[in-house]
Amino acid sequence: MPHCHTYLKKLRDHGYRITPQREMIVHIIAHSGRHMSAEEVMEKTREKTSSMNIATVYRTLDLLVENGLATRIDLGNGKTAYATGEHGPHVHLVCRHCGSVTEITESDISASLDKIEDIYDFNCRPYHFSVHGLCRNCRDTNTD
Amino acid sequence: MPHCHTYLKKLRDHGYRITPQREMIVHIIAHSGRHMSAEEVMEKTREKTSSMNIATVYRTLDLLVENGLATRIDLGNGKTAYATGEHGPHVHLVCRHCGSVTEITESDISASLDKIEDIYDFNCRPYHFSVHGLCRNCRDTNTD
DNA sequence: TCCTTTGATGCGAACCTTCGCAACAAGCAA
DNA sequence: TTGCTTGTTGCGAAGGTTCGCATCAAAGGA
Ligand SMILES: [Mn+2]
Ligand SMILES: [Mn+2]
Ligand SMILES: [Zn+2]
Ligand SMILES: [Zn+2]
Repeated sequence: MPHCHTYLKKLRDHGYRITPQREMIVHIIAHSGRHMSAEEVMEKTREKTSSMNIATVYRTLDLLVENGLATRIDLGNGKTAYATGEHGPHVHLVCRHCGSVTEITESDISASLDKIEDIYDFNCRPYHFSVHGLCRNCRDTNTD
Repeated sequence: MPHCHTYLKKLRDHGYRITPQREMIVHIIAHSGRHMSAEEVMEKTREKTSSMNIATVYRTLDLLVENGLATRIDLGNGKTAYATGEHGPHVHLVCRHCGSVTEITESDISASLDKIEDIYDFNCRPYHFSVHGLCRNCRDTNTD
């Protein structure tokens, strides 16, 4: 269950040091199974300790993303969200007008992502990103 | 050629006021035909006048996006980029490791976007967004 | 043209995220 | 276990973006 150790091992294998801060941050986000902002992770650590710095949270989350262990996503609310593989592959439709966020199954778009993989040799798995546009409601009310 | 007037007319039709600031900003980004950051637009206005505020630039660009007249995109360099329809529909592949940006034709992914349109009734045209992942080079060197 | 209404601007503060650097400590070798 | 090396942390500052509010001016009517 705790995939934390897998993540931590990968970091160690890549030559990064395992610090108490990193262990705690990885534990929190991997076990949550959802999107978390840096500030949310920060608050969660405060339940256990007071020795955590927001810059360290950002740096650790960025480290996970950089190594393919987490994804960064813009849900249009002004703050970046992070999630590990536990969160599963899917795409978010973010309405630029009302801000509504719809989750769509990755299979609805997998054909194109496979194409990107084949043609451009670009790896975007696990599929987790957002497409910003207009939801049905907002398109109906706006007479563009 | 100057689609500026079309953009400005749409804003006016939507009930927004046309100010010198908005005219200048729309003119700059529409004629550039490329991605521009808020700061780049700001600098460009300084060639003509000194009465421009960065908050106004952000507000105007956001207004264009909100009304479907421009797109906002994250090219992974720490600052948001904006572009009007003149920039054309396409998708950017942004490598999370080396930061390289590859432009792919919209047709390579249009099937999936049509699907999103059909199934979820969500409008994401003109297609202009980025997918963050790993380019070939960075995947080869990193033994994940 | 002049006035009124109300949306837009300018400005500083606040918010989110990144950066530089000195102090600290993980990992490793002896 | 001890000490060294060097990656990591904490902290304050800076960069990018948003927000609140007083002032200003676009738009439309008299
Ligand atoms: Mn998600
Ligand atoms: Mn582009
Ligand atoms: Zn909407
Ligand atoms: Zn790369």
